[in-house]
Amino acid sequence: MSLKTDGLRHDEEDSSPLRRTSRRNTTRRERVAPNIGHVAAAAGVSRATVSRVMNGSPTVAPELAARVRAAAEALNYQPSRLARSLALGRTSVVSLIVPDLSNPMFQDILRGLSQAAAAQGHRLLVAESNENIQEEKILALEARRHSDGLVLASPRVPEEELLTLSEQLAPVVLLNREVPGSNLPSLSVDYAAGIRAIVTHLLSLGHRHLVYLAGPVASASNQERVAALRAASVATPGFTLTEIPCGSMFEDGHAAARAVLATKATAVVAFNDMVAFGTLSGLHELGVAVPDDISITGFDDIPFARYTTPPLTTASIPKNELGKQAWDRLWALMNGESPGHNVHFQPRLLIRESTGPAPTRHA
Amino acid sequence: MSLKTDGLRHDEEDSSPLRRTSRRNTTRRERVAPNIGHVAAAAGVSRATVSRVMNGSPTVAPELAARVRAAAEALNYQPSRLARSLALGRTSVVSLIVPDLSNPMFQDILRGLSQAAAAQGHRLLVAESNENIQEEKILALEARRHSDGLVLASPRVPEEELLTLSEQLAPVVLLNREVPGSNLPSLSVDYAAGIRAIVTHLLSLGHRHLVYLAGPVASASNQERVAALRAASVATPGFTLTEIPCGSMFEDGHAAARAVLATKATAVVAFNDMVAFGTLSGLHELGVAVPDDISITGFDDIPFARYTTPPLTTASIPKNELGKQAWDRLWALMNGESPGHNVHFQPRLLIRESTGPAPTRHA
DNA sequence: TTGATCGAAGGAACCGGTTTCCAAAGTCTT
DNA sequence: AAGACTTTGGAAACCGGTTCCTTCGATCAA
Repeated sequence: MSLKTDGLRHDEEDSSPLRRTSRRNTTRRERVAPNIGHVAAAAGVSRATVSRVMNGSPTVAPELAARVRAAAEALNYQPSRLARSLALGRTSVVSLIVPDLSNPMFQDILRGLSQAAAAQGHRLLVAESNENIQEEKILALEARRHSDGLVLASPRVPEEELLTLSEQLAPVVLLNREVPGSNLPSLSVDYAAGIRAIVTHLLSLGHRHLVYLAGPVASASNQERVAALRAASVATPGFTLTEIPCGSMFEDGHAAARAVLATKATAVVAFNDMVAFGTLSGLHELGVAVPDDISITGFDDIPFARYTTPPLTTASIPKNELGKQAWDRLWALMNGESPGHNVHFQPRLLIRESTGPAPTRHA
Repeated sequence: MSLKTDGLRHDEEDSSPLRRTSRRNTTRRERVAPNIGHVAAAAGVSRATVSRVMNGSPTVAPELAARVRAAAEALNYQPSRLARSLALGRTSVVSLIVPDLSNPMFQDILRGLSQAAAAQGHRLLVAESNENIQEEKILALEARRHSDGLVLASPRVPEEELLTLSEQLAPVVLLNREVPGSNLPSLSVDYAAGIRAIVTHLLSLGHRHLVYLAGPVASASNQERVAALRAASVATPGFTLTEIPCGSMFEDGHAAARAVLATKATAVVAFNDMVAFGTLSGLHELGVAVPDDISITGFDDIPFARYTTPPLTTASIPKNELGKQAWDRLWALMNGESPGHNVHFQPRLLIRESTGPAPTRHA
């Protein structure tokens, strides 16, 4: 067996995978991950051959391949992901950027994406933008450079900027927003349709005065909801709509409970389930009965919506499916294929027990 | 200005950052990220100098540095993370492995870790092991090779195997379990103490018959809870403990509601908050009043625990803090420092409204 | 004026893989 | 047995950075 010394230019006196820990600490030697050169030397072949064997190239003789595999096994050799990525120009990692990790909505998307990506040997990098527009852009660029693709749930960044960025971010899939002038693939939810379904439901129960607990003003999906609500209020005679600035979190809804009562409305349309929960809880503390005194609806159908008391009437969106479809589209893009048409998911109205007939008022 | 051609061995006729898209597609050229060679050529310096400037080395003359920066700016140059990582031997990414991403407990840890890591310029890779022991090990190794360190919430892998793996996984921080014989840093929760607090609370309310809705049997933290409960039942005269195999998820608790009633116990100690919610909801559907007919406790204090009806009595554990501390320890390890002593977080009993006096039974 | 010292910047090795290109060896044909 | 074709596997370029080592020129002390 002829021992080659490729890749061992450093310590030629010693072919075992040992190396100085760092340039500073020259006293102690410790075992370090063996590299392709060590395996090649051990098997008596070139590094090229080791690479071929590790990647299952059919052009290497079976008995040689076996010898290489044995050597790799003996040394417990694992190819460096980094070096491999650099050479191949691909990392097998994709990134997800969400505004708020504490929102169960994004958690479910994260999960769906993670599982779909994992099924095809890809890992998921997660970053939270904390609703900060400036940071969101930098974060997106940064994350993109760590990975092969991006799923971007970025409701706040203005369209023009997104368009400018998109070249550097590609391949990218947008969540929950579309950029009209562009051909950026996006998966979104038809919030307007969901709101219309909710309003129709409430109207049929006799409600005529609705409060909308608004989400973040810059949020695209909030704007969509507001528009749908206003359109409905204009189209329906005798329909009163009150808007209260609120937020997207639990605490926001909780804090809004008194304001809701003050409006004398008979039903609350909350920005999302989290806000609805907060309001539910706040109203409960104030001794208000739901749905007898007031009805409440949410949006998203996060897992807990079924289990509150009373269970929450809400518009369900297929969060896992969103994650999965995001992966499918990203995967297509990464392979240079067309991502297919944008999907506009239709929310499904789930009528539970937080909505009931409008109470009859003594005027 | 002398134009060097370092890094441009490929297309020497053209110094602009253009390159063939791939080896197969030779017809179309498209703009590609410029590399350090392009910047060096544009600024008329060596690649080494560009590197120094990009990393803020003080040994570069100010006017030269300015020229390099201008060139980088003009080309919109961004150093390749990959190449940088390979050269530096560090990725600025850490991995988190959790058994179940749908558990809010882990979501909060994820969030805490992500934020702490981000604050020091690191990104987070997330992987879900789906409670599969074999996959958990492979996943951990895989994830580790993508990153500089690992936070491992892996309750099921046997201790010996974990010990064997630990060398390859280091630096690693364990969550929610300790491996006695090793010096693996770990952050855990004193589940026994939490259980004792819960039991004491229930006993003081007059409860004498408790059902424990057990979590996954292989789970280390479940074993700790069981042990604490049994110890309490042995130590307290007239204390009856019934154990029901259950699980860790919502649905598990929901399904167990009937079984709970059948035991005639006056209080339920659920494995965690999710299970408690499920049970709460199941009992509600069966027309059982909580806490009047039966008391329920959870564990973890996930965000929703405050907002259920009735709000859940539970043992609170500092999930964000767990994530943050995990980062601190990992960071210490990654810098070759000592991670400090293992921390055993003490749960805090939060008495809410899901527990009340034991009902007086007519025997 | 000369020798020593110091700072700045370039050359080249290196991180650890992949892949092209090519030479050598082996097989088949006539 | 010679020429043509097919495997097989090695050498070396390449991915895109970082950094050690060296050189060159300027400054400073003698």
